[in-house]
Amino acid sequence: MDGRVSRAQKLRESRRAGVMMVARRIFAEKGYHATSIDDLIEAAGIARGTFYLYFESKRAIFDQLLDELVAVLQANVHRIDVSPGAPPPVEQLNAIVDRVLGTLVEHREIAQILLREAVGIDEDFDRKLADFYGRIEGMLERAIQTGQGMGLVRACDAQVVARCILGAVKEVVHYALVGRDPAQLDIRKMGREVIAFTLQGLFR
Amino acid sequence: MDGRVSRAQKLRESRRAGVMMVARRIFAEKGYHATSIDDLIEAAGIARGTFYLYFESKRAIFDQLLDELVAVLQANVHRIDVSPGAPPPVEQLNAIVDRVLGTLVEHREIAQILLREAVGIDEDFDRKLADFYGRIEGMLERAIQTGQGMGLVRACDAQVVARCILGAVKEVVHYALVGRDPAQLDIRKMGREVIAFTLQGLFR
Amino acid sequence: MDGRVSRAQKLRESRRAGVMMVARRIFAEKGYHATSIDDLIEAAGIARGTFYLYFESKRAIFDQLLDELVAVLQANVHRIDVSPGAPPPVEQLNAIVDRVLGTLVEHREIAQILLREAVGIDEDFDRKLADFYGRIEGMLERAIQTGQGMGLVRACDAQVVARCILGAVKEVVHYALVGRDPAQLDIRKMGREVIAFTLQGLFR
Amino acid sequence: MDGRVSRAQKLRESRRAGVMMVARRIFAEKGYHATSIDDLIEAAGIARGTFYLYFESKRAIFDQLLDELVAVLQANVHRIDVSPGAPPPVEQLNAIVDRVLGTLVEHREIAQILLREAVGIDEDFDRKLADFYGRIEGMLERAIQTGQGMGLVRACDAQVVARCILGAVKEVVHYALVGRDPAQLDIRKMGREVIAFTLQGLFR
DNA sequence: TATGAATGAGCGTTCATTCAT
DNA sequence: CATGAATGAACGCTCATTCAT
Repeated sequence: MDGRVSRAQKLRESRRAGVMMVARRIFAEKGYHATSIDDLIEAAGIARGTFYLYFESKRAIFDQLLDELVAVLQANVHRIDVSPGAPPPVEQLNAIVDRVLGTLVEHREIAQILLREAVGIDEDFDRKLADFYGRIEGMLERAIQTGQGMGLVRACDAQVVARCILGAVKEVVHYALVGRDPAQLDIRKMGREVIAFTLQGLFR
Repeated sequence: MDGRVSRAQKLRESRRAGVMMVARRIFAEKGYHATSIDDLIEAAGIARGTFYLYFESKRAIFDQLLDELVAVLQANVHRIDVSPGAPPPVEQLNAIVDRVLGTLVEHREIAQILLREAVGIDEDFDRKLADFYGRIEGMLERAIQTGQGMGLVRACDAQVVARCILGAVKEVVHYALVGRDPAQLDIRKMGREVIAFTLQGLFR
Repeated sequence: MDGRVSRAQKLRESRRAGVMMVARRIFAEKGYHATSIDDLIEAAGIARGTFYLYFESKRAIFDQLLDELVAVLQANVHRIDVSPGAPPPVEQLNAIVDRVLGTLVEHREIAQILLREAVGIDEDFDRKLADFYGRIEGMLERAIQTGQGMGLVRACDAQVVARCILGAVKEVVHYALVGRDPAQLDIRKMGREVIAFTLQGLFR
Repeated sequence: MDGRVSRAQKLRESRRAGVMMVARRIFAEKGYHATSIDDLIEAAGIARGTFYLYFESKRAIFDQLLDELVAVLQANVHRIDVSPGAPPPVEQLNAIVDRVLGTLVEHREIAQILLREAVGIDEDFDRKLADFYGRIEGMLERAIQTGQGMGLVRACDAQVVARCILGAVKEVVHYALVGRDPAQLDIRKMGREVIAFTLQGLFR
């Protein structure tokens, strides 16, 4: 019986995943408001009612899409390890930026959603988004403070600077994702530029 | 007769401005999509038809709100003057950042709209927004290249770095504007931090 | 004092007439529903409120325009005189058709209104229109019966045939009036054709 | 599976037809402009959204109602056959008028719409209506010319006379349809009168 | 008298969600 | 579980009419 339930659940999950895959694309293409349930079910090839069998609401599937990205990002981005014997913090920062960029480009559709619909869906969503970025900002802030403690980073308001870095990355990624062929982008080079800017600023 | 026309026009303009003031607040609070004509007319204390006496459509008033900020920004932000005898470029850059921050905080509601509704109102609006940020980016890019020509700025991809700066400023401003008491913010200090980060990066 | 009132009344009447002249044109061009108060006051060069000073409502001015035509037609179309010594009835019928066509072409705008908006404005208007055509039909019917009494007209259902004649004239006039240069129309010839058809039918 | 699809489609079609039946009545009673979506859905006993499930717009259902009648008429009215051995043209003309009257009385509501809303819905509709009557007029004109070629019909302006016949029929039908009990009308007799008038005119 | 800003009932349409089959 | 017909609240917008100046 477990086996049967499991198989049924797997089927259910695979269907669900299929709809989400499609929704990811449509939401990324058209944005939250411009995407209708009709768009989703037509693209997914399912009936209206079936959609509501798998998702509570339009809002719910969008939410889950975001959760997905958050999960993906959290799985790929690690905190900087400052224990003795760990790689130098700078290298770790480089790695973080590289990984973040890579992850976002890999999941470009979902990332576009995140960067497009900055806010305005509803209060819950706004809070959620603010939380998400707040956590990233917190990570960056702590990294900066760690760097300061190690004498690597100059004295500055870690919170403001963390926000600057977050904003810089968001803007660069946004540009890279919107309507551009990912094959033509040199993500690596872009990452290096961002890192160089972040560490050295403009001055020579 | 001139006097009468002028007075009537002034009255009209002041009423118009009143509705726009209210709309500014509501749009900033709820975002474009979540704001209904009902919200606007109720807050402005006018009838449905009266709204359409002053504005062609919901979209139109939103547009005009944005144009307002763009106009204010363009009046306050000047290109960097590299002619001999002009103030040093760095100082001019500082002034630009200071002025931009000041202007945005002064027009916080409208700025919030600009930073909130990243995209998704409609294609025209998206294009308009992209144009707006594109022009800013272009200005930054040219400033960077000028700095490079003068030997002040290190070799880098001016476009990517321009985007970084734009993103950094947007993020910091966004944070500063959303639900925070402007009196408690040290805009000046914030500006300095952004400038320092922009010029020197993190490293000491 | 009478003199002053009279002058004021004359002014009032001439203004009124001016608006009606304009309204005649606009209603004829666009039809009742497609014509807005805005269209009327813009064309007449008066203010919104002024319009309501002269006319109770949009419906009212349209009504009065129709009354105008009815009056004009009634002034030009006379009953057939069958008293001894009168011109032969056939000649009188010819004259009636000629005069009707002439009157309608002369007042083409108002006639267009009458022929365009067959019905559908509201119940009162429908009744009024039905009355108007009913009276004409009655006149035709009596003329036919008179002709029958004189042995000129064959046995037939005078009411149905009266309706046929009315319809024939309406259709021909409608065609003649809509979007055609009156100078290029041979109204006289058209009238003769209608009369010949009415009297002799198709057969040779 | 075919059976199920067919049954579902039949159900859909019958519901659609139900709404159209109701709409036919309401439009005939009140006219296009005076009929609101509310009137239609209340009379049909369906919800607002349901209406738009079956019809694209208010305009669309009106259009389809008209197309219905045009289709019915075209199925019943044939061109006059002048080949040797065909029934005499006069008999064919008689048959045409009889059929047209019968069809219109049978579809009285839809016919009322056609005869009521002479023009004024919108430009597209006006054109459509003009086309419709233009085609009928063309048919009549050609019939007259054929009759002239055969020496049956007297010399006349075929176009003007065709218009007369069309107008006569329209007027008689309009009268017969509006607010009258069809059982009390002797359609056959009415047709004969129209035909007699058309062929012989008034004169004995 | 003349004005035109203000009104608000009413419109046609959309679309996320429900539920009987 | 899957369907898709049905729902109805909500929307942006229009326009004939009113009324304070």
